[in-house]
Amino acid sequence: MRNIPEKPSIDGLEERWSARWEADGIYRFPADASRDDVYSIDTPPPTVSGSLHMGTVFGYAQTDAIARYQRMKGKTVFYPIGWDDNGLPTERRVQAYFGVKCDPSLPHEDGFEPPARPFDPPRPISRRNFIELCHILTEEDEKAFENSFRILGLSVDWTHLYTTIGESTQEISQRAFLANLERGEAYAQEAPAMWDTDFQTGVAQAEMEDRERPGAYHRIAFHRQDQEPIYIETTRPELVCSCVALVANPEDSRYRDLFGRSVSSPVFGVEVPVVGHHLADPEKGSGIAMICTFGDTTDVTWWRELDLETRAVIGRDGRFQEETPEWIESPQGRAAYAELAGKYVNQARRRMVEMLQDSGDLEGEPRPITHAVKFYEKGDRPLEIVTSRQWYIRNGGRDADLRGELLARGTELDWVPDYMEVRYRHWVEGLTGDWLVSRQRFFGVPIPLWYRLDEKGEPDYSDPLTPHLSDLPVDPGSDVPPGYTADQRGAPNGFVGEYDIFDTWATSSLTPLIAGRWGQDDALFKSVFPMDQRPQGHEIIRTWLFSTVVRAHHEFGSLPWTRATINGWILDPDRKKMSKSKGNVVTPDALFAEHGADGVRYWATSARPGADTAYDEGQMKIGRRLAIKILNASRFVLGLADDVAPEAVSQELDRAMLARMAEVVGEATSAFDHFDYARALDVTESAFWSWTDDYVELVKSRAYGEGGDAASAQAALQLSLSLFLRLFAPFLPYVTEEVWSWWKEGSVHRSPWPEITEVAHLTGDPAIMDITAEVLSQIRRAKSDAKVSMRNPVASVVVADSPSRLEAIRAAEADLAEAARAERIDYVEGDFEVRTEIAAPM
RNA sequence: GGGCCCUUAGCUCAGGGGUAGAGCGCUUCCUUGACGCGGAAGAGGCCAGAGGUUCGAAUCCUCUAGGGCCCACCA
Repeated sequence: MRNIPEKPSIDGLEERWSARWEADGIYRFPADASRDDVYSIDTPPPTVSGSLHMGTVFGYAQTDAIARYQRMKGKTVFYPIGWDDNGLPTERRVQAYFGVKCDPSLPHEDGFEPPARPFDPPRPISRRNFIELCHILTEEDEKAFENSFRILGLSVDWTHLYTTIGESTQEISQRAFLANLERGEAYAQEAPAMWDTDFQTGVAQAEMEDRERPGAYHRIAFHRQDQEPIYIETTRPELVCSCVALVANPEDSRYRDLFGRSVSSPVFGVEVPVVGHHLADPEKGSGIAMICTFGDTTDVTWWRELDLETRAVIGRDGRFQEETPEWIESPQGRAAYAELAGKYVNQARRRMVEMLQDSGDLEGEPRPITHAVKFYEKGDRPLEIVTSRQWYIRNGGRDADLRGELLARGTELDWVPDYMEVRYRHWVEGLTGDWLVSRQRFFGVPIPLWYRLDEKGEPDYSDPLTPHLSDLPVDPGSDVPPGYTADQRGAPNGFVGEYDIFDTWATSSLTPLIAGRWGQDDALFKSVFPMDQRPQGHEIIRTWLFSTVVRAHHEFGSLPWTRATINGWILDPDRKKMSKSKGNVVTPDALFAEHGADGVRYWATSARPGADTAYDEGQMKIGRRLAIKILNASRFVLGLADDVAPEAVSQELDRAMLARMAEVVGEATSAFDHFDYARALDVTESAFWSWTDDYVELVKSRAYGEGGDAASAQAALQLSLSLFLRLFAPFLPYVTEEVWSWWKEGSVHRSPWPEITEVAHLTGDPAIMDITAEVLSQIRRAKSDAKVSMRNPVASVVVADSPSRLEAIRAAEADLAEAARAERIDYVEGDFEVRTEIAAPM
């Protein structure tokens, strides 16, 4: 009747059961769910470039354990998944793979076929064609990712798969932005912004990082009217030509008499004012600094607050502009600038230093230092500050009220672990400007706007043309705004499309809306939003988490989810975040093959929520061993007898064991309710090993029917096995499902989470279990010391202990004697001691 | 420069006012009637350091030192 394999194995369970789960649709989200019954998870869409990273496996396995627990608790779990295929990494791969480059001004080419080999030289194609190629290239990776996730055993609903470049996503992204625009939360501005000269795009504050770079202080003389030198120190001497003022602290007596006067710049002879500002630090350098437009973000602050001129010299390509600026008037100055024109920053710096040395305005040698320089996190060259027209979404960076509201959202959110909230708070408190969402790139969601052209063909940016919502998604590079015809593109009194696209985060910030099909499936959205859980890594609190909060706050006046669970990182043996560049790349698929998906999941779910964790294959081996043990122990229990009614449990030891089981169920449930899946696993695992080592050994003979109450032991074993399988199911979905299938109908993953009430009426004094196990352990020790087999008979055992404990042992005497192979057990009162007299070997 | 987390057995980590815990590794033994992808037993630690609070501190507080991370206007 039970179909138990002769030699059970955990190999091959992944393919078999993942296919079965999909065929049976056991993780499918029903169309008619009501919000109260739903547990919804805003799963991170992993970036699909290259192979699945172990860090991803780590975090997703943890979330999956929680999802499975909630499902077994009776929740209707909404567990969608997406692929983040939108953005620069894909764009770069497509360019190289097909030999194309995107020219958004080109019209869409119908029937464009991807080339068999890359075009050489690269062929320009329209943005829409380019995006089609991105789809083609990412499709393969997405298949591989999906397969890995299925093997890992994620209980996601694959019918709710989305991609961040997909049409439905673009529609939502554009519609959400148009709503922001209409409410005034989105705006465009011509302003200095951080700019990557390689990628030639603006960059948001959240995407910048500091890197330590060698630099040098150059002590440079400006000159007063009386030719007296005023020394400034700068790491960027090449920007002397864009200097608009010198600045010192108003309290600084050394420079007080200079305020309001002007000095002339070396080499160029441009007169600039000397101004005072509290941000000027008397301790830094010579206490007086040159303000350039723009060398760093402090320059922008000074420029804005002191209302200074704009003298930009570095172009979007990172080179000094060709034409000599009009503010350099002297012939020598203009000649000097010609030396810099067209040069990149580093070349210009070297030439400028030479010119300063020649003119005698560089005092001493440059003094080498190491300083932090801002980089785009994906870039290789320091960011420059370039004035450009960019789109922004208000995020509280320039508005104290909004900032306060967003800080309140951070407090409202339930953080697991709770100390992660400070990262959010510090980020929001430290914002210096609104969120720059436009990118001068191609592979992303287009900003859905056009601009009117006047009679001279000049665009009017003040009043953009917007699409009909029913036409979304649109590509303004190839689609035409309402009321216009295609031939009016670029013509006087016609229109021009917005070239920019949204930053990846501008779309990723909408994942709860995308997964919930906001505005596309109202019933679904209503049943899942706001979501219950956002799982993610701590390094993207400032980006993904914060931006999602901003969008939900603007659109719904609520949080996007009630709880954020923050997972840690995988650290390599050097205690650094594990990264592909380190070389020791292990693909998850290889680990699944070696340790089983259950083994890998065991490692991931052993880690505390939020804790950075060492990459440890040893831990996976332990998980694999546990899975095998479950298989074998189950085979033993289920091979003993057919189902025995729970009421058959009568023996004290059996009741004691079930009392311990009730405690385990309580502790594991409580741990899960606090999102501490690791503790739930730990509690269950320890109990399981005691169960096999002690309880199973104690009752084995009786359960075989070799004396005593066999039915009681069999019923207790079956009851406890049922509990263990369900307690382990969120962690080890394959082995538990396999065993469940030998025995029960349906999936263990759709069966109810264990309740204490299942065994509460069958429990006894748990101390009997503990004390009996303790005595058995002492007898084993004696055998081990005597270097004899555990099956070696024992002539006599004398247990000394307190009367109450002796009574407990007596309650299990028959089982204990049988397990110990003891002919007799005697009892004396006293301090705990077990005297064992080993019999001669048989 | 500011902040957060961490520091417990050789290793990976639990514990979080009342006699130091697990697994791995190591040592010894067992030869298999659920399990050699086994089983039993053992050795191994001033809980980073210094002060304080307390009858009592690995645990709470302060400082110090290491490690990691986040942030910062980088002249």
